[in-house]
Amino acid sequence: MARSPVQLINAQSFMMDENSGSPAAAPQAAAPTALPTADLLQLRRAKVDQWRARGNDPFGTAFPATQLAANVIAGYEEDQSVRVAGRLVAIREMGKSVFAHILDQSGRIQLYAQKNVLGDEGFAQWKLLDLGDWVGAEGNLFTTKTGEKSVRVSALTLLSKTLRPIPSEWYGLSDPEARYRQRYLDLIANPEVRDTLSKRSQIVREVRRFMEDHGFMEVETPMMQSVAGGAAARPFTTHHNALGLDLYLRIAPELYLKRLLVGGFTKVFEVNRNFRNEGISRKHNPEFTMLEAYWAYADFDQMASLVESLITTVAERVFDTLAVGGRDADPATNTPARESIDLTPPWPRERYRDAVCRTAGADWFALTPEGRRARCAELGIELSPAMEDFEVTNQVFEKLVEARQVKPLFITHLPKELVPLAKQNAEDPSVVDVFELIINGQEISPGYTELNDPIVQRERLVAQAGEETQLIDEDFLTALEYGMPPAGGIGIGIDRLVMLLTGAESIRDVILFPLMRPAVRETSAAGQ
RNA sequence: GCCUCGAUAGCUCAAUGGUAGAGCAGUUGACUCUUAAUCAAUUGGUUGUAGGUUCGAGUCCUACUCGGGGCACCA
Repeated sequence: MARSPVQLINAQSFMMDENSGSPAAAPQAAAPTALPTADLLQLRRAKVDQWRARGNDPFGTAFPATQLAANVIAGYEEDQSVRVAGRLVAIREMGKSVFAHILDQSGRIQLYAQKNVLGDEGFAQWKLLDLGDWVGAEGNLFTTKTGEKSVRVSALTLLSKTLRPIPSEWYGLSDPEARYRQRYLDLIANPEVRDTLSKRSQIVREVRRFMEDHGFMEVETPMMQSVAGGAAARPFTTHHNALGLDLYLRIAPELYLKRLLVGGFTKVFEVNRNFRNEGISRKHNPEFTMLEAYWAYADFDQMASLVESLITTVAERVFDTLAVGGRDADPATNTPARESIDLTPPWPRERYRDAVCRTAGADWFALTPEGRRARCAELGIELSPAMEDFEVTNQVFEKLVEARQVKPLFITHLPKELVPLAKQNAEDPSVVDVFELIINGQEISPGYTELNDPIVQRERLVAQAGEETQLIDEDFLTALEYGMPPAGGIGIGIDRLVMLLTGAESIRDVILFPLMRPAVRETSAAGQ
């Protein structure tokens, strides 16, 4: 809070510099004023004044009863009267007529303005438009000689003047830094980005719908927690002033959702953000969206079937196909083609142990720990000396099984060391009743038969807390002592699911505003 | 945190160590069926920042900033 007034002053003097024009600014102090864009900004501001001088508000208000471009085109009737609005993305002047395209959420539509229809004054307004301006238009539909359904404009309203030039529609905006920092420009310039991110919205909607259709109730549990539990990850810290209380942003909702099972809800789910204080990569963003669901009286096997049904249902509803993530090669952007992934069920289920033997040799578990390390060397798997034996095996799993698995595969019965919160298998206590769903080399979803024994749970949490400096959620353990029904649980990383279904290469392409370091601002004038 | 690649006009990109360029956008003009409109003219740059080498640096060297990819941390 203490910072903002200073920033405001900076912002103001910054703007005044742009306003004051070069002659006045030149003799001023040392400040390396003139931004490269100054001329462009200056011209646009002058146009704002010209609109005002003509009695038009260049930042207008409501433009009611607008229709979406796509709907207008789909419901085309010759000479029908329509009202459309959007951002001007192309202008082609032809002397006494003008063709233009506006872009709205649904797509583009062409406008046609003629001097003999609009009159001198109305037509002259078109000279004061720039690419990027928001405009509303009313007129009648017609089809051009080249067959494009268009609006013959009878009246144009400027809805908002753009002071800055927008990126070229043809060349797009390809600088990744600009794309992620200024996503609004990315959305204007790159239609595939609009498509991917609106697909994300549809996917989340269909996930919710599926869960509700299957009797699950959506709940919202705390994101600020005094003990960050439910996963092994470093949390972010924050602080509540009035309570004088340090809090963590949650790393998982799990422990609260299980409290709800104790409380008697039988099918609950939550779709929301988790926060993990980790490195950023193509597959990791510090805040990410997770679906977690718990189902009383179910086990991991039923949860696997639920996940299979969920993902195939969502894929079919949103994409109308089970062959997902494919892409044609695009020589323009040098993007190679990508095979789509076939999600047709049923998806195979394989025990962790069998998958390791399949790839590292049937004798893997008969080897000594040293023998396993030697085998890893043969297989080209790098190990750190500190790794314990089960971690060595898990390296094999990650590099040879997970990384290479393209089609959906459920890996079941993981060693208990890997999954401390899950329930041990009744016949083989060295493994737990869990699955891990792998698609396209990534873990998409883990599922569990949840541990509901409060005594064992306490032992595990104590052991886990020993390593990390993590506290133990005593209230959660108390809740378990009141009795949690046997239950199955799942988590699905929504960002990664969207990547899978849309064929996105980076998690940043499916998150509207991925975390970035703050940009370094040019502090041209200001009090430094 | 480590390795590696990158940053040139508003956007997309050029430029054997020797005068920083093009297309689009912008500006001015012509054009009433264009759609990457066309035609003519034209503005626009402290080459990410700070040092260094050199007669001379966009180009070579060092550090830093931001970003991409990889590794590590982490499901």
